[in-house]
Amino acid sequence: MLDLKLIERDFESAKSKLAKKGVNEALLNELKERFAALKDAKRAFEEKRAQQKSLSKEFGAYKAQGKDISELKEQLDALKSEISTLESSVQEIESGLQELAFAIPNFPDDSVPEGLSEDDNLELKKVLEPKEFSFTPKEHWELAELNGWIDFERGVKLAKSRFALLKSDAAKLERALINFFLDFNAKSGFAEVCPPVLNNSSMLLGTGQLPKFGDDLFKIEGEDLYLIPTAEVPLTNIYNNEILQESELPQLLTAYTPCFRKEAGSAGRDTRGIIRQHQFDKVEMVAIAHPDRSDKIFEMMVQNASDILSALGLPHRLVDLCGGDLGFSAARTIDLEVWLPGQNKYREISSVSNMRDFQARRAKIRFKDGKKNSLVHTLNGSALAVGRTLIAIMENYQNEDGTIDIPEVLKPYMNRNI
RNA sequence: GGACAGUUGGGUGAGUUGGCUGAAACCACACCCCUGCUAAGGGUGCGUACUCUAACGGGUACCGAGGGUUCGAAUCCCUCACUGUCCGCCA
Repeated sequence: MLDLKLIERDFESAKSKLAKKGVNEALLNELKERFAALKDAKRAFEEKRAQQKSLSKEFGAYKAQGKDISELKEQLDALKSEISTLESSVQEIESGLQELAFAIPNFPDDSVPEGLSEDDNLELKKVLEPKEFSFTPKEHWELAELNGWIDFERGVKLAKSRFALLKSDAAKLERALINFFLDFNAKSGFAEVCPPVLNNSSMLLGTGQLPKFGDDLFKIEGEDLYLIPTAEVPLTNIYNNEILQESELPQLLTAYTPCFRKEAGSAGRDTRGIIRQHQFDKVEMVAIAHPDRSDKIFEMMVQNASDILSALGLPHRLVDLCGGDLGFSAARTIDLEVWLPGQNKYREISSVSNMRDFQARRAKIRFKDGKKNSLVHTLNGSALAVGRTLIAIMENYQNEDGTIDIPEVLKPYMNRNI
């Protein structure tokens, strides 16, 4: 959620910032109007309420002294109905305003490139050269079939479409990658945690998945619980509604969790293979940071994800997302795209974002900033998406006969020397 | 899942015959004084959010959440959530 006072104070700049993200300015105008209306309504209510309180005190005193209270009672009865009208009007305006405010995305940073779609994203740099194959490299699902690594049919049987069953070395690689990522992140200073993968609605509101994107979430029937779409949700919300000491910042956290997404809008895209699944494994980094330090930490997180890919020998590039492609809660995002020789293109494997104080305001995550409490900055990024790393390894490490080599750094994790 | 008990400020914990309690006391924390050495004693301050004021200082909301009774509710009633204990079940 954005700072409504800031929008009120500097309306024009707020408008232009959000225009970069494609937000309709009528929405902002309405927000401003409702905010002003709320203030007026509140003031009226508080005035009457103060009156009621002091008269009620008098009422008590009169009664104790045995004085006549009928006149006072009359006044108070009138006040009472007046107040309840004012109060419900405040509530109505407030909930409408809240709903509106929750639906407005974060401001993009000034450095974010202009643009409406992923075509306008800015490539920052390439790391490692894609290797030349002496044969036509296969796509991962072909390799999966050849090696008996992925059973697509039975995955569907067990659940539904877009679920898969990993077998053999693929299952082992999946586990090896998780361990490798967690160890790598630990060396970079991230503390490992293992959070619940079901979170309640208030946490999903805190990180911005709700109320706008509920359709993308799997919900538990009859409970206020959702399967998390990313470990960003539990990790960021660990300090939901808390006030940290400044000395406790930054909190650098990492976790492996499965992630669950309905992705209702993505039907027809990437239907073959395991690029886009309803359930996938991911190792996530989250930082709870002092506002002055979040840019530095952002760079560190991007570097960390890139270093992991380099350690695996996977060619990749860094892409600065343009305003239109930026996620709802993000002020700045750099995507890491890994080279897939089978598809002959770069595909997203990690996304590192600085949310600034957007999530912190929603989730009420603050720190003692001298005498007062200030909002922290929150950041998150994948390090890395496990399934997509598996795909990248399959495609980049394939041999002409369809066999797949294991990257050196993973061999210790596979209990294998060659 | 069943029974009982509870949910108050950073922590412990009073307050539950409705008004004088947004909230005692203690601890923690901050500053000051005393003292002079790793003991202690004394004083002051110390919840969050919004809002009015040039400022001093006011006002409103919040005692798990939501609703109700009442002139007035942390205190009474209802619903829900959570925590604890015992029982049941279980990796």
